[in-house]
Amino acid sequence: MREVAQLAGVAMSSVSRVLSSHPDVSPAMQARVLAAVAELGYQPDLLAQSLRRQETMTIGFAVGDISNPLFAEIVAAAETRLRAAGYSMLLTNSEASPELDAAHIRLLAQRRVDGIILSVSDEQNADTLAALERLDVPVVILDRDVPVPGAVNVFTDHRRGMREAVAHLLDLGHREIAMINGPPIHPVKERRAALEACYAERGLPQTYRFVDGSFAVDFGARAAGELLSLPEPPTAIIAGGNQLMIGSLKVLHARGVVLGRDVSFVGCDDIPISELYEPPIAVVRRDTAAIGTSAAELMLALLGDAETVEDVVLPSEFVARASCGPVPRS
Amino acid sequence: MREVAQLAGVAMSSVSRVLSSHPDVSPAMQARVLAAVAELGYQPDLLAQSLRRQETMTIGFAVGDISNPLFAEIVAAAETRLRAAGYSMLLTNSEASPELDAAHIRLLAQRRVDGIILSVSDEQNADTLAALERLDVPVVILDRDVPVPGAVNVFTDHRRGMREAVAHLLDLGHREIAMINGPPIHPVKERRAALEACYAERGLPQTYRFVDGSFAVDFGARAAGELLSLPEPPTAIIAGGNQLMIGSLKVLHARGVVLGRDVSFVGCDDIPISELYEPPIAVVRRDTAAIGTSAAELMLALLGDAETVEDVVLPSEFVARASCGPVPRS
DNA sequence: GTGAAAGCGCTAACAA
DNA sequence: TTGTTAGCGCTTTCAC
Repeated sequence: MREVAQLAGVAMSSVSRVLSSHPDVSPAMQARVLAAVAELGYQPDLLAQSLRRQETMTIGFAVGDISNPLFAEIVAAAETRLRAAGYSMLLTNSEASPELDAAHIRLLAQRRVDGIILSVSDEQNADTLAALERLDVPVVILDRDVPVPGAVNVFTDHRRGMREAVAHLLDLGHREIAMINGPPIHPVKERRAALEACYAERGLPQTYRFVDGSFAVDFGARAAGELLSLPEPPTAIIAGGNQLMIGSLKVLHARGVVLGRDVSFVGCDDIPISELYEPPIAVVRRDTAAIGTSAAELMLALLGDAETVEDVVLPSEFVARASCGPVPRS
Repeated sequence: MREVAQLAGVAMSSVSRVLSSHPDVSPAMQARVLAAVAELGYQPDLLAQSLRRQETMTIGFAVGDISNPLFAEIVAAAETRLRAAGYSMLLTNSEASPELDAAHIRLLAQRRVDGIILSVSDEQNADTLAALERLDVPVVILDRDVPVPGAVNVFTDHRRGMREAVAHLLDLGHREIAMINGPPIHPVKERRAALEACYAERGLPQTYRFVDGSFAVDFGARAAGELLSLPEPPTAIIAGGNQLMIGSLKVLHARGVVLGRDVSFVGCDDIPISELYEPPIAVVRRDTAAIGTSAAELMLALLGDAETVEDVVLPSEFVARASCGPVPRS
């Protein structure tokens, strides 16, 4: 920038004013500076700018487990929206490890990001909460029950879609329903609650079963395998996540189980396989891009002059497909 | 930091030295400073550090189209490796638009990233090349023929796997093979060349057909639809990308085409659906995590004291499955 | 409307 | 071994 000022024969402050489109600049000055800028191909150093202005125009996105392809869509949507507003995105992946969640929050804070979007893998981790307490930038939390004052949430209403799913299964006569889930974070709690509520409303005995573990493909496979090997296996299985769905399908497929006939099946999140599997798989789906976009927009609102920023709750819906059928007669 | 120095009763430079573990610090000094740091909960400002040290410990990753879930794995693997070396990752997504590629390279440069990993959507774009020329940081390019002096490449040997695939189809008697691809970037050129070479080696007439367009799901569907509607449809279809595979399958599935019987089919990249589809789908696969890890390691080598850094070529392999069968008798 | 000077938070050269 | 000082590249008062 000094070179630009020299070439244009003006003060550095004038160059700065022109480039920041300050109101009080004469057309002559502007022309000279812009000419010099063009000649030198000068690009301002955003780092120095950030230090001086005390804002980095960067949003940190700490995702708990990016191996889930769903997150790719969320991240992509958020990045697109943020970039449109002039922000860049700093991405960290915690590989489903709570310790890394906390470390990443601190790292992002040290890098002076203007805000943090968070999808942690554990809601209870004390270290994570401590790191969040000390934060003095806006925080948007994705689908987790993390009690951080001042943080804004983007929730998905998993209950609604799951209630439709369970109601559908109950209508088909299923009573022995098993649900495979990851650890008890917000979406899992909602899905479980939905299932329980459906049984309760109909005055049915609690003949359902939960298998909780992780969201990994392997766990889905293991859980499905164990369920099938039970003396009285469930007549319907619900997989609470797309990776769990894939894992379950591998086992069901390998054992020659015909969905909708031998066992009914409901997945979560409408990945390509659900439509193309034979038979097509019923799912509880949601709009992943909307999650990313909403998160970005809440963040921008928090950064802007919005008076109040409210939590967002996005819908989910059940899509019935042939993987759900009547209870087989034994 | 000034507060820390004050509390400890030492000079700021001493604080700095302790925190950067400079060799010449007395244990006494170290103890006092660390105590003050702990008491104040001080965290150094990485931004100021970057400005002063002229290195940001940040790597920019400009991906052309992150909607492809394959990139999520590449990005995740790269992030993990880079983080292990102390680097953070700044991510931009160009949504398959070449103009954005160039803009992002410039943006990352302005943000003074220490290096850029690049997966551009267009190899020829002059603007992109111009932006790359002016770059003075290390560049690692993923699977593209971009002639940038000094850049290091991570290629996948698409030819090998594709040759195996085509050989397999030819052995089964197929002669009318159609290949659906995106724009003519490196992997596409390799796949096409592999197919051509297989025909040439056997002295067969060039009765294959290429359909080039984009890597989007929709294009895969459209291309497959058109191929099936030809007066003499191909007996085998190869989809050059996982999104193209999904698009093609949607149409094939909808039209009730039985793979391996009515039409043989080969996909690229071993996504979950390929194993679970009925029949299972033959694919040319590669190790996506290895791509990300290799890219990160090349970058670290370029940033480090490596004398010479060589391009990396990762293998691909063909996995035969039941989606390939003998030519149907008409 | 423009320039000179101070300083964002840190580090590195030089002195002591 | 430690402190003093200058300065990374920029913006922003404050004078003129």
